[in-house]
Amino acid sequence: MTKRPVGIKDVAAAAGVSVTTVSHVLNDVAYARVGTETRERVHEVAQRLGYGPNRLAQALRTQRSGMIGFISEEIATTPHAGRIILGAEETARARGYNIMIINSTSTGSQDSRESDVADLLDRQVDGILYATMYHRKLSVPRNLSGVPAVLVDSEDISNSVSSVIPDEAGGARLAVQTLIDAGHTRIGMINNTDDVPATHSRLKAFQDTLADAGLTFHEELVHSEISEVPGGYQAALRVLKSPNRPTAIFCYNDRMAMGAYRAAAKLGLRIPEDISIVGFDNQQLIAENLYPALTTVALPHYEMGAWATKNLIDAIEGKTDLQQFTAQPTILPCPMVLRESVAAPPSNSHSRGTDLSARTTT
Amino acid sequence: MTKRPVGIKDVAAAAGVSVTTVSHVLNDVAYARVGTETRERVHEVAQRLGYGPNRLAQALRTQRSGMIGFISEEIATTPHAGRIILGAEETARARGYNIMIINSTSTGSQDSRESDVADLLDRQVDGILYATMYHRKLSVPRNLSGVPAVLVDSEDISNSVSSVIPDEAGGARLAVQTLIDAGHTRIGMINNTDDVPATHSRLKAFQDTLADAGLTFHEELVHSEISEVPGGYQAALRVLKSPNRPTAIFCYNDRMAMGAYRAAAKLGLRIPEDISIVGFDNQQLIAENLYPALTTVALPHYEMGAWATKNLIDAIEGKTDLQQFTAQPTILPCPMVLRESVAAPPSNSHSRGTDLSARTTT
DNA sequence: GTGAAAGCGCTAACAC
DNA sequence: GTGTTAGCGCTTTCAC
Repeated sequence: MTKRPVGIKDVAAAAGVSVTTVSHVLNDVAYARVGTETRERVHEVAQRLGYGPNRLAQALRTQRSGMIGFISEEIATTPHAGRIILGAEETARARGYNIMIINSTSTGSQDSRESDVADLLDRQVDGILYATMYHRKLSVPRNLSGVPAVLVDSEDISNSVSSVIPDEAGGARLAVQTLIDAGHTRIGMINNTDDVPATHSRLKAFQDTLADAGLTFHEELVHSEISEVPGGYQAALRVLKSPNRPTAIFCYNDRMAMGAYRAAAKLGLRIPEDISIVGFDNQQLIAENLYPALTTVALPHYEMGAWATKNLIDAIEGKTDLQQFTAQPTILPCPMVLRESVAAPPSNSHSRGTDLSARTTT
Repeated sequence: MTKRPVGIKDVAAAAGVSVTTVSHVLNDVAYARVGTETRERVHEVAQRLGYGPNRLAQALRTQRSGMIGFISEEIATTPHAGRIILGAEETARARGYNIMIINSTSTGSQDSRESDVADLLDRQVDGILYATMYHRKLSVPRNLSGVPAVLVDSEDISNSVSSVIPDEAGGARLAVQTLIDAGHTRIGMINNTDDVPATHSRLKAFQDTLADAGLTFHEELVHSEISEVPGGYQAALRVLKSPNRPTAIFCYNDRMAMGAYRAAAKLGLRIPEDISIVGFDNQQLIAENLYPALTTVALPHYEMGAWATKNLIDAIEGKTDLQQFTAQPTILPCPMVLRESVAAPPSNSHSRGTDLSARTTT
């Protein structure tokens, strides 16, 4: 059936050497002195026989499996998971590691989460990546300590395990600044109602950026709703109907921005001529396909996956101490991605805006 | 560091029995006769010591790793991958298996794809799942034969490995029938230009369903474009501008449907009052959030992942022979998901349509 | 330069 | 009922 019971000793026999020699040359052991001619012969034979090392046996012997456990909640519901996994997988594979995946429901009990970790530990993974699909604080399973581990897109509540998160504030500042740079002076925001870090830091960044630019923050121009399309629609409707309506809106995420598009359409407002919109998340499916395409800020999912994996492996291999990252999360930048939804404010607005881009499209 | 060097022999020592006994009770070996009292003691001690089996050692000994390799192309680009992975992971875990993931680029060479398989084989996976993100035919890496394997969402060109695919035709029939049932008699279609199975089978199903209902197929009412939003927009514009325009459009996928929504808006046509739209794929982000929400047909990604895994494991455990599925792919149904984009045709249309739902919204 | 042999943690004959 | 032991495929110490 599986025609691969060719082991190191088959190679040894065929090459007329001992298993030790085979092991030495195949692993390029530094201190081993093996004749060049023997080396070549071993390689040639191994190749010809189609030898492949049994990584399990190696692992048992060396106490290093070369496997990284990846616990992720809600793998399926967002495309974000894919980006994190990809970042992790590519980084791991480049260094000879493989990723073992476990899906954990966010509704799972503490017990079930511990047993997810135990599963992985039984498999002898060298380290664990623990990923969430949106940035938040959580208390990690107890049995995670003692193993090299890094949290992706979340922070440990007790700061005992290293983690990597997006620069929410920086991204938000970029978004708001983009609006300011386009000439907007009266800017609204539609925010999330959940009590997660992003809600607070994006709002604060919004205020700070306004302040830094000498613009006033109008409380009545920020409305919060559930961070989905309908919520975005409702909130946007409210800000757009406010007495002195803003010329631009900063949206908590792309889905809410999608709702804002609909609100604008409903009110007969053109984007970006009458109202500029900027989102957050860079969900391709939405951002690229909305009309006009949405200017938004990207979350560094791939990069977080890659960073986490690189540092996890460095720690496993003793090149680095994960402890150094434990005190506070590592923060990765959220780049701006410019598309079509931002323009200068309409020239007849109450702003000091210039009328440079009074292009009419309909 | 890792405080878990507690093995079977530690348990044996602490319980005052031999390792055999421990192994027997922990694995519930059928033929082993062990005293009830001993059993309890062993369990208790194992528990107390926090014993966890070393799955690597077990695997080495039993020649069964309990790991399933999952090769997927483009893990990150579509949410579909997540659903397949989830179906596979949940099914596997329920049976004591874990999933090892490898991302393979669809642009990769035959060689690189063979080495993806080799990687997994070195890891001693018990079987391999090979998934693509859209349904198509491919030639599998040569070294995949000889290992239990199943293709997910694709077919082997030489029909030598079992596979599971969506019922494209059935889904398309459902979609078209939904339109017919709503009273439409003049129906257009916007199709994909790629030469993939779905393109042909969805078109054929479209024609067949029309024929079965005694409706005529109008060649000029089907237009093809690249299967993305802009393509959908262009194609829909063309069908909607045709002399005697249809009252409903069947779209190749949800993205094209999104384009069709824009085309309708551009032309001042209301959905579903003036024109009914049905999509394909059930991409939540789009289908649920478009306004009005899109009626579409779902692709059974989760189910395919689950089916593939169940049957792979059955084969691994000798409960089933995968050979039986090899001659032709197993086909899983694509259920209809009804939302808001279909209504009866406008009463003033040339159809025999009733005017039951002449609700005006705008 | 090369090889013999121990042992990673476990299972499963087989012996008692 | 319970214990002894060989060996899964490999790495590595040590001897030659």
